[in-house]
Amino acid sequence: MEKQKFREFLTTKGLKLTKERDEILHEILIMKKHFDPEDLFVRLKTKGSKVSRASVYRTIPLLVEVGLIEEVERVDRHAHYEKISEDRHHDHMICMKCGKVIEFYSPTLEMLQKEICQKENFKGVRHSLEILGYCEKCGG
Amino acid sequence: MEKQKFREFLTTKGLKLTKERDEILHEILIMKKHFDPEDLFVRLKTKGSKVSRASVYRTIPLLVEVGLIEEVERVDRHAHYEKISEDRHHDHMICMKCGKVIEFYSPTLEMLQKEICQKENFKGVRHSLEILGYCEKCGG
DNA sequence: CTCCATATTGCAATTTAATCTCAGTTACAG
DNA sequence: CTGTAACTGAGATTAAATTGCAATATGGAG
Repeated sequence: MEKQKFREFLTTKGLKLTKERDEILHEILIMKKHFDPEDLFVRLKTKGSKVSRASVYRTIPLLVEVGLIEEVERVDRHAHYEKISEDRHHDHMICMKCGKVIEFYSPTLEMLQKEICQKENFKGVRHSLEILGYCEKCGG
Repeated sequence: MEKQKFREFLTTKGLKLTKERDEILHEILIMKKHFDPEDLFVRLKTKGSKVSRASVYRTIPLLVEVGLIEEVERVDRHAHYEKISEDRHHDHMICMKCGKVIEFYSPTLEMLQKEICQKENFKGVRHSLEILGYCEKCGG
């Protein structure tokens, strides 16, 4: 389970599992969608947590390093993150008009990554495909 | 040619082709690789241009809008742009160790975009695939 | 369980990419 | 040419993200 994974990671690195780190991860885990650091901070505050903005910003890179979350996009001037779902990776389609984000998964794409990397002698770890365009509603 | 395209765009929008805008586009056109706004600014300054940082930042969105350049990645906390090559779109492989960027083109990927979009009723305009991993030198 | 070196925290100050303000300047349609 | 709306540079400003530091908490050693 995610919390266990995080705990192990911290121990291995000689870091400590604090109440703050636990609260932050917990909040991310129960969240459904994208979030940005400020989001997360406000959410925690609202719930009565005493976690500081600094701790949120300091914990996020750790969670990225363990592979529990990933940066999915940059809107305006701030980063957005998302919990990495346990089952499978997915990519995004982003509507250039309304900003709607559609998630999709393509097995072909997963295979394609391997193929492309082989050709360039590159050891691919992960990828992110972003398709920009117009959603159904915004026509185009 | 690019400068002509930019000129037409400006005219259509009721904007003006200034010495600064011309210098900025010119510098981008003669550059080979990625650049970030600060890069561009310093480069112009070095060459004796009087262009201000503000003008660089103000011109970039225009060039993105005409389709002459595109944002290709975010390193740390600043955006990187790249001239859109006339011939064909390409994507990037980025080494997580040394930061090396390998460009590649995959016709399969181009077709795949159409397919995926059709399934979701999304009108895809462009995409960007980023594969993160380790280059030949950095092994993995 | 207690001790304590070391990691961590909150707060506020700081950094830094990017944006904005505004008075003076310039492009360009007519 | 001329008028006017767009543009510019310089520096102030914004806001996301980071950092310094004194106080505090964690968790392994004993």
